[in-house]
Amino acid sequence: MIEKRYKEAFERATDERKEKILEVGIEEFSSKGYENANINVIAKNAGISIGLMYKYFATKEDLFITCLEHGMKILDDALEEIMQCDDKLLVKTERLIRTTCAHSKKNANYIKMYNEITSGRDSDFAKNLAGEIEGSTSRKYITSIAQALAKGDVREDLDPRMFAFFLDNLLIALQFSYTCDYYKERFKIYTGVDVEEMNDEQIIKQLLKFIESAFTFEKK
Amino acid sequence: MIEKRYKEAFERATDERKEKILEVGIEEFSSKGYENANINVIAKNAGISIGLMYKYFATKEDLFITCLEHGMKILDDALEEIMQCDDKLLVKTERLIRTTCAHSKKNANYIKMYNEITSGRDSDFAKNLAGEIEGSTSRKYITSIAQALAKGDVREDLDPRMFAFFLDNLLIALQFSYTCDYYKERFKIYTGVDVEEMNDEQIIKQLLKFIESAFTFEKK
Amino acid sequence: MIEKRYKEAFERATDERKEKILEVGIEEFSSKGYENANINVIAKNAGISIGLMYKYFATKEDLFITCLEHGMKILDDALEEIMQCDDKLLVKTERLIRTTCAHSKKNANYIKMYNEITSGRDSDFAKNLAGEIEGSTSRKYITSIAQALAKGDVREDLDPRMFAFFLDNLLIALQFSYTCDYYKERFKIYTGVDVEEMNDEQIIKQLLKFIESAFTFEKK
Amino acid sequence: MIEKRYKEAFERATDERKEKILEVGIEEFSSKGYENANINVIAKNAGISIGLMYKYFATKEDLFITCLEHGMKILDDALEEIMQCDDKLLVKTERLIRTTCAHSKKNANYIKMYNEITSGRDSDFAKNLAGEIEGSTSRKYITSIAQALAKGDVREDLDPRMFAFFLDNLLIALQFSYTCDYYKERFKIYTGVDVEEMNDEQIIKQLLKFIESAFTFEKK
DNA sequence: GATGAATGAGGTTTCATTCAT
DNA sequence: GATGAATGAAACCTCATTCAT
Repeated sequence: MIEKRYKEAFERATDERKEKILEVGIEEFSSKGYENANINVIAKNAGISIGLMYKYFATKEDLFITCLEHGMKILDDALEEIMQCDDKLLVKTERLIRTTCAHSKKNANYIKMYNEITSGRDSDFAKNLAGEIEGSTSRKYITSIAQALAKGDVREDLDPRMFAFFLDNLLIALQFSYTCDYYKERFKIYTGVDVEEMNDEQIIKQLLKFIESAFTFEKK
Repeated sequence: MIEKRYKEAFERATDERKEKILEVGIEEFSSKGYENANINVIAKNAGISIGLMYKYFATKEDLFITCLEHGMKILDDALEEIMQCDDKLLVKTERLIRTTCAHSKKNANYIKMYNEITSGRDSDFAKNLAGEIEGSTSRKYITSIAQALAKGDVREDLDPRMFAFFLDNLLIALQFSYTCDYYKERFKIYTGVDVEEMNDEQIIKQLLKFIESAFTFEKK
Repeated sequence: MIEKRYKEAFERATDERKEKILEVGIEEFSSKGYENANINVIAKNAGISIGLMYKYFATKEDLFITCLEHGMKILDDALEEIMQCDDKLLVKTERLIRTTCAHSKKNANYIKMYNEITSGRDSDFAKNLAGEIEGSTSRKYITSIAQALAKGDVREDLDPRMFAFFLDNLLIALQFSYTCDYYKERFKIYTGVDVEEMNDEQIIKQLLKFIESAFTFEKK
Repeated sequence: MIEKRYKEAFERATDERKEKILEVGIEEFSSKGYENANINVIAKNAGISIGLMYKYFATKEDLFITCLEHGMKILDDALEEIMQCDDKLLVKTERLIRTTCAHSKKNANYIKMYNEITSGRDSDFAKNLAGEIEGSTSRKYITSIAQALAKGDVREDLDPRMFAFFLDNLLIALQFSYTCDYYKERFKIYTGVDVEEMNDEQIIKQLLKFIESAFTFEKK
């Protein structure tokens, strides 16, 4: 479904090389941002010539997208696992938050790239990316909430799509707070504690509390 | 507290000119992003020479920050008004959401600039900005929640700072969804409706419901 | 007499392959010009590897020359047939013009390549090419005119070499006008009609009239 | 009528600088051809920075066109002078040929650039250029011939536009033979003499004879 | 014979910033 | 205060050619 943004030559490269290029690319893009990232540097750090880089990717943008999708896939796979099981929504949610915390730490660079794309750049580009990236995640959330609604596990008057949206907003903000400099500082300003020194469990507990209430609240 | 990033010459300029420069700058930065914005173009569109521009601002970054703060101030003033009154937290919250929607539409460019700074750029830069921008907002939120907690208007077991954080996360995501291309598309993917065609009241109602529950929920 | 510009390996290739390479090369060179033609693309379109291409031709220039000569040979063969017969000069000339029109349409790409070489490139290169290409044609023209002069078929005071030169100038210009974009437009500007929509006979008639007069004019 | 291809900044430059840039540009383009010409070299030789070069011309192509038009203007002005007078067509023609010879020697580089544009490059580009360049020349020729026709100075059965076309073909070929390496060598092959060592008068005499006959011939 | 992965020099273009006037 | 001409480093991308297999 996602259009590939690499050339066939890239497919033919060894796994080791492919991995190296993406790793180096993600490092460069996530640390410097799209505009300031330098393809020549990526090629050099990946141990290949710039000419070969362009045999693999037609443009800087294509390389960026490919790096991005590589990261997104990893995040999406983790999500897939959580959402597939049969647990109740609140259990799923807890695991979701927990996984989000864990992954954000491990895959900080992917999150940074994701943050990068949400700003700047032209409109059409943004739209295409949003479709590619948010599509599968949103479906999973919406389905889970709709199922819970059918089972009576959540309050009757909630709109599944809208609540899925709010839920993801909270999770995205959490991801950024774990990884992106600006959001990290913001986290500290709000909570008074550096995110790296805070006990994950406390965040998880509070956020879960927040979401749980929203889902199951009943007017007295 | 906020270090000014313009030179004294800028202060001496006429209000009209100051306004024009910031307006044009905000337009350029928000539409093209920081890296792709062109300071020579801003000068030309503002009707001054590039030389004078550098008499006013030492670097591109300084101009950007000054534009940013100009926008932030407007947003902050609106917030100030809402938060100062004596209403209950939930009433405040509703007005907060409502104002956020209205302002996002009117001041889309400020929000875009805000989104721009949360990505890319170097660490120290991000930290300083976060401090400048998030400080006053966060204090208002935290204070309001703490007061509500003292009055017994919200559940006893919530952490005011953490909940203020979650609240702001939801509001920021809403702002971006109203203004930034990527988030606009994401909104559509989640809700099925284009944000520009959706009735604000529905968003407000659902989001308020979400937050209200989180604040006042009580275990049965 | 003409130095070959291909390696021995090319001679050993099958006729089919040789033909394909030259055909594809001529297409690429004539449509993009020498500098913008891409030898890697030619190899791919000819169905061989770039490595093999360099087994056949030492450089891009050699491939170009070989393509060029292939085209020239075809044009030259047609000329040979016309000039060999025993007809009077004016009859020959008419057939020459007629053939030129016909061939220009059929072998547009060869003409384009020919046009390409008359510009740019370095001096020695140009000289060698001119010698290779113009030699046999010029001899045929000059001989024919000299014979006509000896027979009294043309005015006594003409210089055979110079008139051959003028004749060929007119024919070359005609060829270009049938094939090269610039000259095609120029033709339209002069005549008011698109060369592709004009009746060949009209051009032939007028040009023949022009040349006939030049050859046979006698002061009253 | 001709769209300018330089920026306003170029107009504001001193005449000395404008002249220098065009002179150096013409030298570079005519000696190396469009593709191989190097803007950096032109800038350096003109004594300005590359950045300023791009303040004057948006692209390499624009610089090229401007150089080209500068050369064309000089040629056109000379033509204008000749064609405006009231002399008979044959007198005009003689002066035309004579001027062409003289100018070709003096302005060899302009002719080379002109030759350069007649090949390669894309179709639309070629068409626009042809319109700009050939338009005024062709009008002058056609008008002069038509007038001569009306006065009975030339044979009745000639088509003014077509004969103007043939006439210009001969003149263009002559120009190229004086200036472009390939055509120079071709001239030598045809006439047996190096164009630079040949007496202009002989060429002029023969060509005039050729054209005169074509114009005034009458069937016996 | 045949492949095609790999190289890297080199060219066009952009734009933040300076400084003489 | 105000101008805007001038700078030049630096980035993306192309493609002829090589060579190990």
